[in-house]
Amino acid sequence: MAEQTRAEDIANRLRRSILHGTLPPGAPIKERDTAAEMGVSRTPMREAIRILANEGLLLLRPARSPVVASPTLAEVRDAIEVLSALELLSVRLACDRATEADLDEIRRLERELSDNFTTLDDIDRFEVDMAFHLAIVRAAHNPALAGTHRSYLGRLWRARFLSARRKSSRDSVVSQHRAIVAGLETRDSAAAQASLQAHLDRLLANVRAFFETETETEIGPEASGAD
Amino acid sequence: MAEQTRAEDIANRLRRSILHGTLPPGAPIKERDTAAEMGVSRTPMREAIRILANEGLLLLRPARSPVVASPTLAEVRDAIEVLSALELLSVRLACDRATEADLDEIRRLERELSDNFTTLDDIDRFEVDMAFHLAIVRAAHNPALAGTHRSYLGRLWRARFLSARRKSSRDSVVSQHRAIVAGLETRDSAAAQASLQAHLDRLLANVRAFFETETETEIGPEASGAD
DNA sequence: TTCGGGTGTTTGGTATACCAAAATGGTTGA
DNA sequence: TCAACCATTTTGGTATACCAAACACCCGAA
Repeated sequence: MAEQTRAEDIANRLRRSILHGTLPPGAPIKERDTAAEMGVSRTPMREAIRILANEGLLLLRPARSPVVASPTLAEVRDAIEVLSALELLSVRLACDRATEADLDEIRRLERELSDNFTTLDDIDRFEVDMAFHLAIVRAAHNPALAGTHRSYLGRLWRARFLSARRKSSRDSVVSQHRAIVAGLETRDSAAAQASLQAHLDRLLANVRAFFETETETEIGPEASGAD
Repeated sequence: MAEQTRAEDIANRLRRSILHGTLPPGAPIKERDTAAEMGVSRTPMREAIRILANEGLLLLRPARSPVVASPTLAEVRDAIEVLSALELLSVRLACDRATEADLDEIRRLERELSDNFTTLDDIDRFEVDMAFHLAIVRAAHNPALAGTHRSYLGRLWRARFLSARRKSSRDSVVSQHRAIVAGLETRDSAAAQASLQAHLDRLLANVRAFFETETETEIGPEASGAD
């Protein structure tokens, strides 16, 4: 099986640090220093930085170190607009193309979330939620869509994760997921899209609320996640 | 102003060759040889190859030279499905957000195409057509959408260009563009989306017809564009 | 005290060499 | 004639050094 290159490995480690907050928004990634810390040369480090910049997690600046992206509310909202179009397309295509195996997997993930909603910790619950949406996209059987959707998940991960922690309303999430599954099972595209739209509207509202409290309580990048 | 890096310059030159057919589908891009031909080192060549692979124009293979992508009908169709969702979103947002300057630019491009349809050569006409669609996306004022849309234009460019050459029906294209502009001007999102949908349906039909004749008349990558 | 210039440091980009792995082609033996 | 093995070539990835540009800081002069 294809092993990861050193660049991919470095990118994964940095991505994890960014998504989990160890590298907070605004933190610089000094190419030479970080390469030395990881015991690698600049070439794979440079490649890894490129990978993460393409995913929207790092912001490249001319003649300066790249920094961890710190998307504004407008940028997050813009990305959610595109994500919404992609997820609505995936639901529409999945209604037409999902196999029984696809539907089984989607049901399994829906059940896993609803059965364990209060016992899962924040990160695990969030990842099951993401897996649910990814399973729907896979059921659309359109690799181009899957790739683009995945890149939006990357760039929106932290905003979604942090906003979801503020308001994890079990009944609402679970009922919306169930409604989406029901629409898929009955191949009722309009119903499935309407349920997903409600879910996405709630996401946008949560993100807005999150940014509002961010500007009230946070001083700046330094005030978050210690280095 | 920010000049291009050598890698970006190389990527642009290779992209042009790919899009214009000088480098046909399936042609290998040998990193060392092509770098030597262009008088550059492997480092920027490697970076340029990465850029084009991210745009879907090159296909990377393990332990083999990358080749010019040769998308199948299924891959092109998949990409058009996503492009359609993105363009429909852009029209919907543009109905809400377009400034008068945006509308002026869209009108100007529509007029340029309709006034010069038969006198423009294939490439120029195609590029005005693309500029028209790009202007609508700009009018949506969503940079994330603009970026993703641009990457789909890149990967679909050749299929669209070659299929458009087969059937360049002036009256149909021009009337659909006018209908889209009218919808934008009156901020009638439903009408603008319906006109765009018709335009996109025709694109898909053209691409299908193109692939059907491709499989009938073409022997293989060697039979197209001499090297 | 402020502004401008110079110097040093940091940085991205590039060139080049080397390594290891994979693929391909040829030869030999059954 | 076919299959297997070996050698050579091709390839991507990585390490390291160097260069030029940009930025920041300090000092001197007005």
